[in-house]
Formats: sequence, structure tokens, C-alpha cells
Amino acid sequence: MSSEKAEAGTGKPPIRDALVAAAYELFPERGYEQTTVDDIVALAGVGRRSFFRYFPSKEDVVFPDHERCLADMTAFLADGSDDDDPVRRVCDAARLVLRMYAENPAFSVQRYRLTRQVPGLRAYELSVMWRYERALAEYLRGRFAARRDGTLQADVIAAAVVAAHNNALRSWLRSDGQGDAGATVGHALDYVQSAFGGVPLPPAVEQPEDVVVVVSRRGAPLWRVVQEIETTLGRG
Amino acid sequence: MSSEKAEAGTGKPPIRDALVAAAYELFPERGYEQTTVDDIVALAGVGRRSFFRYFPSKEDVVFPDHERCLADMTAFLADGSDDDDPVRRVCDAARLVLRMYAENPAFSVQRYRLTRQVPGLRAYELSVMWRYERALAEYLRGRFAARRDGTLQADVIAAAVVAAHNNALRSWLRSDGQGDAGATVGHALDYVQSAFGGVPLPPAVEQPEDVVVVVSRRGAPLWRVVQEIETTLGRG
DNA sequence: CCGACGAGTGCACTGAGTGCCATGAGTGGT
DNA sequence: ACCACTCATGGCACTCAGTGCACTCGTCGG
Repeated sequence: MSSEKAEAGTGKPPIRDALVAAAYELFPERGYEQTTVDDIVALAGVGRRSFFRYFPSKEDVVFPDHERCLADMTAFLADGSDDDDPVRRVCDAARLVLRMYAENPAFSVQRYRLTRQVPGLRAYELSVMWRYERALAEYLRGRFAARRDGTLQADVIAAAVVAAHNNALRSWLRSDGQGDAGATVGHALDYVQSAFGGVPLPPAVEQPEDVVVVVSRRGAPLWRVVQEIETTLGRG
Repeated sequence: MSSEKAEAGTGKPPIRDALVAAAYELFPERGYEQTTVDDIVALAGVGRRSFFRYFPSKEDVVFPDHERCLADMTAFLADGSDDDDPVRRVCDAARLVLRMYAENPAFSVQRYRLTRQVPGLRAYELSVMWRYERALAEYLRGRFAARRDGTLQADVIAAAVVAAHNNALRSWLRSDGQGDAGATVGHALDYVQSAFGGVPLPPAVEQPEDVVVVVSRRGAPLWRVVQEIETTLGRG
């Protein structure tokens, strides 16, 4: 209890980290619900009141850095230019989130085991994921403002991206963090892009004469193909 | 307190209904969080212990019949034959859920207002929707067992269906239950079906041969172009 | 040297949720 | 008519998450 806050200027509150460490030491051995907040603060050596100063609820200590991750993702979306493909952009945002998980594989796997067996934590995780999904959807709504059914398409694509991301992420977590998480998620997002993104189709490169060539992967929805045709032909 | 259980054989517990009625009488006037369980049981005229016998938590009284709705939906999925389009089937399942909402528009709107402004209820609603989504995904996983990336496609399509359903449902609820909910949701689901259902996605998923090239003269009527696309893609 | 300030803490309180047991009404068997 | 049994309900006490308030420090600026 002498040189505690040696590096307070770095923005890393030591008490917060101590609480997370204590929580993740107790949760695996006695379970989440069997561990009380008093147990955590006792092990961390801090007052009970301080716990709720750093975490609004007991569940928040399980996801200590999701606020920052969400902020990073929204910042990433806000930084993008308006030229690139919106679907591609939200897929890249999902890849960004995956990188956060992949940074601490052991931690992510441990948390996954917890959330899988504690219903309360699963519900909390859902509310977290919902915020990611809403962030993606809001971005797409902005990009699709001119489209007919823009908000519908935005919501559906955001949900699809999150679902694909989660499908790949969970399969990676289930294998204890073995394998290439980036490749797995990348493949899952490719599927979503093939369904919704259609073709990047660089805008400026026109064909020499009065002939238009449209290339689409089989599997792209018909409406998307038609939309591409309309855009290329300069109508709608 | 004389002829209480006159129709006990119908499977409708009167205490449960009384609790729901009392809750929905108190929530609008003093808010969800300001209303304690003791308030509800006092108004309903039952013991506090009985509340938790019918509802595992305070939040459950807000969604009194979601268990039944979920069971109906899973039964609907289980009843279907294996011949029809799986995507079509899950979309029909979503339409079934919508019908439950549309049966009591006033109740649905009131609940929507509650869940919109109480974060705890929103989180609970998410966990409910997650179960619907999982039910759809499990059904699709069974149908897509032979496909490559079957579970991925199942999860993504289920998420898309739920997102489309919610998008339409919320817009209907926001308008106080005015308008044709079925048509709104139908249109939203058509979008999902056009994105995923239109393509049977035959065994060969991503081969180089599945690239389609359409060549058209600029100036050709749009309908002719679309016709060409449809012919090439083998639909119509 | 002192007052302000903020981080940490202790304490008491509310309210959700649970376990246990008593009651009381129906039910069936003898 | 009586007893045993079941089951729904109610009451009571308890745990624990979360909150408001007041207090104590150490630090910093004057």
C-alpha cells in the first residue's frame, strides 16, 4: 500500500484492474452466481462501495472493456469516407471487434465459458451485442438514407453481420482459441457480403462504348443485381 | 372470494391474470422501476410469494405469454414438411409471431412504450428475442445440415428474419398500432426472402463458374435487361 | 497553514428473489 | 364420517445486488 498509483497518468485505474483480476480468479473456481461482490472486494482488498464506483453492476466486471471496444468501433465507422461500400465497411468494423477478442485469447475463452453457462451473463452479453448491432445499423441507415427501405436494409444487414461475426467467433472460442480467428470470421463475413454487398463495381471505370458489363456472383439477390443495373445505367 | 376458480379446467389461472392486470395498471402511472412487487401483489390481492410462483422475475410479468408464443412457433416449425423452402418457412414463422402481437394491439403498444424507456426491460426483451432467433436458427441448421457452411447460413438468415420482423413490428408499434401490420412485416420479410430465399444455392457454392456476365447495349429498356438477368440466372 | 476537492470507505436502507413451513381447501379411500 | 394426502397459497426470514449519505483521508492551490 505504498507506491500504488505510480502511473496514474496513463489512465489505468489500478483498483479497477484489481477488481477484474479478483473476479476472474473467483468466478472459475466457485462460479459466477456463487461469488458475491463482497467476495470480490475482499480478495481485491478494496471497499465494497468502490466496486460499484467502477462497475455499475456485477455483470459489468465480466466485460471490463466493452465500452472502449464499442467506442472504437463507432469511431472507425465515423472515420470512413463515403465512397467505399457501406457493407464492406461494417464488415471491416466487425473484423475490428474480432481483433479485440483475439488480443487476449485466454481471457476471451474464459469469459465465453462463463457466459455460456450463466443465463444472467448471456442476457447481459446480448444487451452488449445489441449495442454493437445498433451502431452498425445506425451507420448503414445514414448511408442508405436515399434508398427505398433504407432503414429496413440497414437493420437486416447489421443483424446479418453480427450473426456471422458471432457464428465464427463462437466456433473459434469453442476451440479454445486455436486456429485462425481472422480467417474464420473473414469467411463468415464474405458470405454476408456475397448476399448483400453484391459487387464492389468500381464506379468510374466505364466500358469503352455503349456496352455495360455487370459481373455478379451467383448467390447475390436479384434485387441487388437490378439495383446495380439501375445505377450503372444511370437511372433511379 | 367465493366462486374464484369456476373455470379452472380451462388452464387459465385467475391469479396470474390478476397479477398481469395489476402490473399493467400500475406500470403506466408510476413507471416500471418505481412499482415494487409488493405494490403489484397488494393491488392484485394475493400474497407476495405467489407472484414469484407465476413469474420467475419481475420482468416476466411484462411478457406474460411469450413462453406460449415461443412454443407455438417451434411447434409450427416442427410441423412443416421437408419439401418447402426453409427460408419461406421461417418467414412464415415470423408472420405467426406477428399475429400474436396483432391480436392485442393496445397491449402490445403499451408494452412497447414500457420496453422502450426502461433499459432493464429492453435487455429482457433481447433475451426473449434471442430465443426466437435461436429457434429459427436451429430449424434452419437442421434443414441446412447438408450444406457447406450450413450453420453459418442458418444463423445469418435467422438473424436477418428476426431483424426484418422487428423493424416492421417496431414501426407498426410506433404508429400506435395503426396500419396493416401484416403487410408491413410481409414486405420486410419479402426483402429477406429475396436476399436469401431466391437462390436455391445449389450444392456447388462458390465455384469460379458461378460468375455471371451480362452484356447489354446501353439504351436498351430496363425491363429487357432485367429479363436478361433473370434468364441468365435461371429464375423466373 | 488552511480550505477545497476528489477518491475511497463504512453504514444503513430498499427491493428482488429464495427457502421453509404453516394453513386450508379439495380429494380419494376406508 | 373420518383420515391421509396433495396442492395451491400465504407468511416469514434470509441473502444479496445496488444506492444514498456522510465521513476520512491525501493532495493541491492559495
